[in-house]
Amino acid sequence: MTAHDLRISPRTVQQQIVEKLRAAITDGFFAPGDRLIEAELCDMLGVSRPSIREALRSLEAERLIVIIPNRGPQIPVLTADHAAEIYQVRALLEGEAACIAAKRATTDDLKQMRASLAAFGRAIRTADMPGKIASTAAFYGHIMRLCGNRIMQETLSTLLARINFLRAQSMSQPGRAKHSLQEMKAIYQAVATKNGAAARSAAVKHVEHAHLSAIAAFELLNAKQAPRSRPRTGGSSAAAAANRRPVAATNFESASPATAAPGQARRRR
Amino acid sequence: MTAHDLRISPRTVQQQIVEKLRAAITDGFFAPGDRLIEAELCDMLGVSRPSIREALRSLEAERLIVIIPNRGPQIPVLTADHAAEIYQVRALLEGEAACIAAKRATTDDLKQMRASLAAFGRAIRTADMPGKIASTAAFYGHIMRLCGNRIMQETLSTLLARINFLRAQSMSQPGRAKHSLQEMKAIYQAVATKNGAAARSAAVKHVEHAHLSAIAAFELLNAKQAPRSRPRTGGSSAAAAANRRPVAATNFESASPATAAPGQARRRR
DNA sequence: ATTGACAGATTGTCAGACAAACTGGTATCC
DNA sequence: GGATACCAGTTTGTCTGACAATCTGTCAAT
Repeated sequence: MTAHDLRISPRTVQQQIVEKLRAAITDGFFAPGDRLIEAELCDMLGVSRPSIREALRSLEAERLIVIIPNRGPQIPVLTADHAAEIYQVRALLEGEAACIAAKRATTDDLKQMRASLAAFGRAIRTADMPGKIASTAAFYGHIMRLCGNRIMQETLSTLLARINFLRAQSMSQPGRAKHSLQEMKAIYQAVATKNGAAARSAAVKHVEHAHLSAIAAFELLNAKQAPRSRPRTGGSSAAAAANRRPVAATNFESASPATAAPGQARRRR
Repeated sequence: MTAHDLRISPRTVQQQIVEKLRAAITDGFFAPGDRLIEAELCDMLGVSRPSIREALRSLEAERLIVIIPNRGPQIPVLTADHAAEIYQVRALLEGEAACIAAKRATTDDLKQMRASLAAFGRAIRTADMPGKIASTAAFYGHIMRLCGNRIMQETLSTLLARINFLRAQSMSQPGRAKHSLQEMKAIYQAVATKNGAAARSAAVKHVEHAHLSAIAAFELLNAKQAPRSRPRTGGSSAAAAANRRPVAATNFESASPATAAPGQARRRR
């Protein structure tokens, strides 16, 4: 019997828009460089422009979009440099969290963490991408909860949102998931033995490996996307468009019953 | 002859509202618990409600305000726990930044940092609060620039905005500024000798002391604000209102020429 | 080839409107 | 007397419609 949260929080239209758009961005439904036209979003989501604009301001503050005055919102292109900086901060925060968690973990916590790792292993064997995501999230959720610093958690999750696109890309590379599991097991071991320093370094190492994997994904992406020539007008249409959607699962449908992404979002320029 | 940035970036009304409101919040013009009524903000700033609402969404995402559905925006009350978490993350980030900066500082950087410290000392002697703020900001600006991680800088500055209120409070306590100068000199020394580990621990220590000072400010504030009885309707008016504005300098005036904060923002409840 | 002008598209901002939700107080009932 | 129910005022959430300012791409002219 788990605890139930009986509070009902009224979800406003604006909040729902933010959630849908955020999911669409982190899933890669919108590609880096895409412009988001307000009118098109209105049609897609079936809501009015003021609501859309408020939602866009939220996403702008989260750095999930960039709004250029008189130009409108667009998906930022994440450079390798920028990604490196995010991974650096992530390593710092997750390392600290793991260190603190190691000192506080109870046997029950350890049991739950083992369960998450087992689930991750299962998801890898069955090539279950949603399962992979859920179980790793659960594992890190435990650590963050043990760490007990909500600010840290919040900071980290906004950073993760910005590189989610890359993470999915690299996690779907052949050997990466198995490697990742090993690294997470190392973190678990350190936590189980209450060795804070070891937990920190294991967590840092995990993030650094993830960073390397992301760099590889970057190069793969660039190789595909820019095959030596850079067409000035929307050239390699169908194939390139397919490449732009790395994780195909994008449950991004209109809130109103009569529309289904009529005009695709434009790329930059 | 310094480099000139010739780009002109159009400042939209919405951006100006965000900046003004952000300043008003971090300066303490609005007190924790105050509700911000949209209509009143419109009058104060002389702009329309949609613009205000967009700005409020930005500030919400920055965590400078909380918007409760059907209740509207209000200034969050920062609990001691929450502040502690922020100081914890701040220590982590500034420690890392100092460590990296120590390894990269050139003699020219050191010279500029000395200048900032000297300016801080001068500001303390002349009890020049804006000077104190500017010089400490310059000192930390150097470190962050040396560190070179813009994400870290951005993360840190949003965190600092949330505790700015407390910082001003504690920095205006009698001995604190002088103490602070000593700690910053310690950081400088470590950086000058390129001792990364020492720089980190000096920076962490500095933040921890700032945290202790903030806790003291907290208790002082609570003692003043809740003198045993809690009047249900706006009771102790003038004196309490004065207490709610720790740093009196709040250049928060209306953008339209004919208003000057007509009805004061309401407190919570 | 560069410049200039023009039409179309898109954003920035406002005014006005109305339903829904919350607040606080008063009247009512036990 | 105290608890409950109702009610009016306030405030937010959302939409519609509108218009000026700005940007983009095209096409003609030099």
